Amino acid sequence: MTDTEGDGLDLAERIAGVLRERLITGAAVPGEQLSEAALASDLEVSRNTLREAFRILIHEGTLERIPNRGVFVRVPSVSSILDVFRVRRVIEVGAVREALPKHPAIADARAAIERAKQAQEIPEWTIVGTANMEFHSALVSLADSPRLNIFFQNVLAELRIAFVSLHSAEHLHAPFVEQNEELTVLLEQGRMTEAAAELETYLARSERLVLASFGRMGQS
Amino acid sequence: MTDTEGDGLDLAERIAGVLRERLITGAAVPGEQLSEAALASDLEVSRNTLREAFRILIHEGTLERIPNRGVFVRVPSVSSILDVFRVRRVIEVGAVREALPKHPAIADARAAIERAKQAQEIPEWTIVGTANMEFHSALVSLADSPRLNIFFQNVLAELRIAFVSLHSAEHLHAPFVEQNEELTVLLEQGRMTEAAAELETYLARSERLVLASFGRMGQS
DNA sequence: GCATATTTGTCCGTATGTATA
DNA sequence: CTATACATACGGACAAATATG
Repeated sequence: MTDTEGDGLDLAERIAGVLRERLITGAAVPGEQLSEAALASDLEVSRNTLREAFRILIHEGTLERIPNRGVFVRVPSVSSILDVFRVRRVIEVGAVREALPKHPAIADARAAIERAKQAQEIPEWTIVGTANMEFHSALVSLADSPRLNIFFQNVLAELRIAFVSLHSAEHLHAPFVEQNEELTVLLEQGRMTEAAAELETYLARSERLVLASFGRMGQS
Repeated sequence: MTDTEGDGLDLAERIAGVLRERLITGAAVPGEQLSEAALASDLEVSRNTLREAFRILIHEGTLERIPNRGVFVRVPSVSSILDVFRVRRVIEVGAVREALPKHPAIADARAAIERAKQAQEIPEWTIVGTANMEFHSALVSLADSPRLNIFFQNVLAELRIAFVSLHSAEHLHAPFVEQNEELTVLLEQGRMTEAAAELETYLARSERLVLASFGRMGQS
């Protein structure tokens, strides 16, 4: 279940994992060009395999290719953020609304919440952010669809890059841990319709906050 | 808007387009291995670029890589079909339920329906199939989310491969043209909740039919 | 069970075109 | 406008894994 080290994956996928890590830790910033030659020698792989890794991340949405110019870390725009939240609304709310009571994913959501609360007290905001994303991934897995799960994970990764460039995880995550807690209680009680409604308001508020932070600093 | 000829796309993406075409026309059958050397010389590209094209199709879900063995046309399984329909239920129904009245995509849906009805009279079942998929893509675009659109297209492509291997497009599509017509009328009248309900029953019936056809022939 | 042929995985060198200083 | 840097694409090479006789 790890992803930076070698298993049955080939080199390109492992390299893609390394790049993913660099993106969410902020080691690579939006707009930055990823030069083939430089990165290849840095990561000690050939340019060919690096290009294959690029293909993976490009289709995941975290990198962008400009023809004959190279690949760049995708810079989040207002419209892309709006899009990500539209996706979240359809998928997360849909998954919650149709969720079965006592679904195992509810326990995963609970576990993620507890991790978030613990990290909040240290405080370790990167971990809070990770736990929060795992919480929402758990919500999606209520739909029991592997395809939805991986797609959703890609979309969330995009949002995370935007968070990094806002470098204000605390401000963005803190207000929501409590609300997610309430949502989880509703799930545990099998009150799915109410949970779906709660999630809707969560997403609306979160979207507003992200857009506000976004507009406050970097433009585009 | 074409996709087999060259635009601003690079070679690997164009090759991916060619392979996509081969897959939905049945020129490549599920389970078949796509040999790097053979395909590269056939398509007159280098093995490296072919491998990049593979990455794209693998991520789209139509091809599958088995480490150190090569890439194969993904063979649809019962669980993958179930998954595809779970995805469709969440996304299509979600998009329809929240759709705005008079949304431009409704006209697209109408146009696709008319194309399907025309092709049905020729009869040209491949075109009926294409029009049907465009109809459902139009439903998804009611959500105004580019990311949902392309994801959904990939998922539908998978289903289409399953259809090809069932080589019974007539039997699978014909009963539904009329039902989609009714659905479109509801959309045009702004009765989104009823349309969403209609779509739910459509998907349930379609899923049953596909699974039945599937179980009747090829195993796995 | 073994030796051999085939194929993937990965790398390198290089030619060509495109964008930028 | 020339020069330079870089992405794009190709072909060949070789080790390692896999399939075949």
